[in-house]
Amino acid sequence: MSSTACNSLHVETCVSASEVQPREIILAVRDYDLSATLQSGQSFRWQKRGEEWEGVLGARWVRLTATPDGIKAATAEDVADWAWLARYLQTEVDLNEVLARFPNDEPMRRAVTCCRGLRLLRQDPWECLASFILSSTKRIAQIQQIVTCVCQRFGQAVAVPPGTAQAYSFPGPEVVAGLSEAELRDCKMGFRAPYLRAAGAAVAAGRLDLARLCDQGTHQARFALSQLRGVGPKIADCVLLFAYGRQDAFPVDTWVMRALRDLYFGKQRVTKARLESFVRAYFGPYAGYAQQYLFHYVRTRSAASRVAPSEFRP
DNA sequence: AGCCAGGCTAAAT
DNA sequence: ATTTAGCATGGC
Repeated sequence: MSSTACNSLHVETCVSASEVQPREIILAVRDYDLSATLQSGQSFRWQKRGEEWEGVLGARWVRLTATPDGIKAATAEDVADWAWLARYLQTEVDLNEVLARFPNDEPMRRAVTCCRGLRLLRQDPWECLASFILSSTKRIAQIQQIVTCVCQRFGQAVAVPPGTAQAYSFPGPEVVAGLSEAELRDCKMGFRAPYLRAAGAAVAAGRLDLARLCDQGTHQARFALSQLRGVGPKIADCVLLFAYGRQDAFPVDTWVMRALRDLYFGKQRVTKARLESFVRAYFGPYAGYAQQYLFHYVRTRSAASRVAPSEFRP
């Protein structure tokens, strides 16, 4: 599944620090809004430094920069095969094909105009599952803080270029399973601590086989994820969409709920069943993608309208 | 000060 | 079968 070229050539590791150079590549891609994508509440691992984004994928530190030719990537160590990064960023996806299949209505046209270049990532299932267990009734900024704390305390330090801030991997399920609830609560995750710990235990013990969800139907995979305490329909759909690329997963959080109600139901209350049948029938073969555009659209609009009034306070 | 945040669980209608 | 309180924490 993960085609990471692990140990192609282990050259002698007696390299002096001055010889260590970031390895770079440019992934050619058009219509890719890197900032919107990394900030749109899919992953919580990216730090903005100037015009660049620093993060950790698996055990690799990565720095990403948007360039006219595509996305420039730098790593701390030699990379023989960049497939892992192209897969994460989904640079092979033809965005125009996706956007052309959205419903041709006014709200979606506005969302596309607003967010063109927004992409869906393809994340590691465990990290995605764990992150979204931590996400319930939290703002994105707070989820980032919690995830950062979990990685710093319980992840492993990864190699970074000289002069770069230390970075840490996301702790595996067996590590999380071995932590106490108190250790986890110290990262400010509150009532989510026992949920995260139990999820780590379930995955580590093989009671939940994340790799096998690839071979299962979306409905069956959603059921398997929902067996975990703290994982309901919304979080399960986030994992199915962001880690497994299931376009028939359509996470409905408070933002998307408001958007659907306001834009398609005349701002009136809707039952869950009615909403689900509408979503299934209406948003087409890239429903998951459409959901992300709606989410980012209403969220950025709301942020813009909330900034102005504070300037007028006495 | 009160409300809300990429919700879910368990209890009460 | 649906609706509602409680849950930790922090920002506005």
